[in-house]
Amino acid sequence: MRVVSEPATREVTRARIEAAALELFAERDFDAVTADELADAAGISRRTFFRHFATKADAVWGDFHAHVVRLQELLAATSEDQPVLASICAAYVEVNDYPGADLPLLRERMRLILTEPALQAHSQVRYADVDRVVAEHVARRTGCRPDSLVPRLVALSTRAAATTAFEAWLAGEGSLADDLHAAFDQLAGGFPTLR
Amino acid sequence: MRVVSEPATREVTRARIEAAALELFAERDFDAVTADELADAAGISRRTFFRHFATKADAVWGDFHAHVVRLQELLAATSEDQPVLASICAAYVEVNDYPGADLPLLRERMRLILTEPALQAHSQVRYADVDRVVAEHVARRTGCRPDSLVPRLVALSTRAAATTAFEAWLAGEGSLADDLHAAFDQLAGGFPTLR
DNA sequence: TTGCCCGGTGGCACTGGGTGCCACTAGCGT
DNA sequence: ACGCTAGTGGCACCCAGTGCCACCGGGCAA
Repeated sequence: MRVVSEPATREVTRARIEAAALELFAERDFDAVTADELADAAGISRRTFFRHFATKADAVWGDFHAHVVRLQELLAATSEDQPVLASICAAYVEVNDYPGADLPLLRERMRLILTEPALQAHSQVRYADVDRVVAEHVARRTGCRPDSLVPRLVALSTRAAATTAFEAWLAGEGSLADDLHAAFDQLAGGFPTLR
Repeated sequence: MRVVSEPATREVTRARIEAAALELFAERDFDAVTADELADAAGISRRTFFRHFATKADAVWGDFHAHVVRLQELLAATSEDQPVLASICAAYVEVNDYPGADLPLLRERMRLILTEPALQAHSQVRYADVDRVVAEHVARRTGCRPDSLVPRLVALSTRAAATTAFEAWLAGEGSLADDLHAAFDQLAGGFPTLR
């Protein structure tokens, strides 16, 4: 058993880079932190950094692909009785149900993604996967093609609801689940407060 | 009056760069075209290219800021009697009402923006301005703050509707106005086809 | 033990986007 | 003729990201 240094498996190194990235980006703007500094802070070389994350932005996102897969599984397991929008809302709530200890990290991650222009831009590419998964779910439920108007519109507007919920959650003090439900309720009701 | 070369005002050079960019990006992937090639094709130097457009992506967007300003003016001029969603839909239709001769160009532009990952990412930053303008309009109409949930949700989901309409328009043969109305109708009705 | 394989690593050179700086030129009013 | 200004080109520079190669460690078979 080692004492001084860990076995340094792939996961451990990845996690160390993520932690270092979140910390540095909390101090300075995304663009003001170079990949060299990121690598130094994680105790690795610049070249190794780019072996673990394809871009600087990816270091903020963690294993987002796993979330997309989980969302897909949740949607696939929904009951036919449940309204489509409700099933999507429930899946979004479920996939964003973090243990309380992880919330500060999630807050910082989302703050960066929603406010730093470079990360905001990058997010579009990551969210495209989410949109595809949701559109496929809607297409399955409605019997039309995944690239037709209704599935695409439901996918994009539910993601808009989720994004808005994250904005509200960041600005306020409530729970993310409440904000998600509030946004989805507005959407499903055709915005009842607008007369 | 010159015969050989035009006066080369700022606008003329800008337009020439835009045309060259659209042409080159139609032939090859966005990433496969270097700024040097873009500059060469426009008959200017690389350095001058970046004086007219801050990034390669901006060359595709033309004068998008003018569109945002126009959208803002249209929204400011809407009647209080009109439902909020309808006013936004009308403004989107109006601002995207191009003369028929410009439609091929618009198609190519939107195809690039919606399919090329780098441009898709960049679009998020440009659309943030649109979202701000729409959210302010909704806030004015509803009397709440522009960064609260409903204005933000309406802004983001109407933009989702517009984006979906563009996707449908690109895929099909109909008119953009029809696709916009179809998407906004779904949204305003709370997705009636989903039971 | 020796030799081999293999995953993770670091170094290095290179491409390409984007910027700061400086020098040049054409037009234009005085 | 003078200076002013906007637009330009060239150059050096920073930084993200990539391809290539060399190295190192641990497991594994002979």
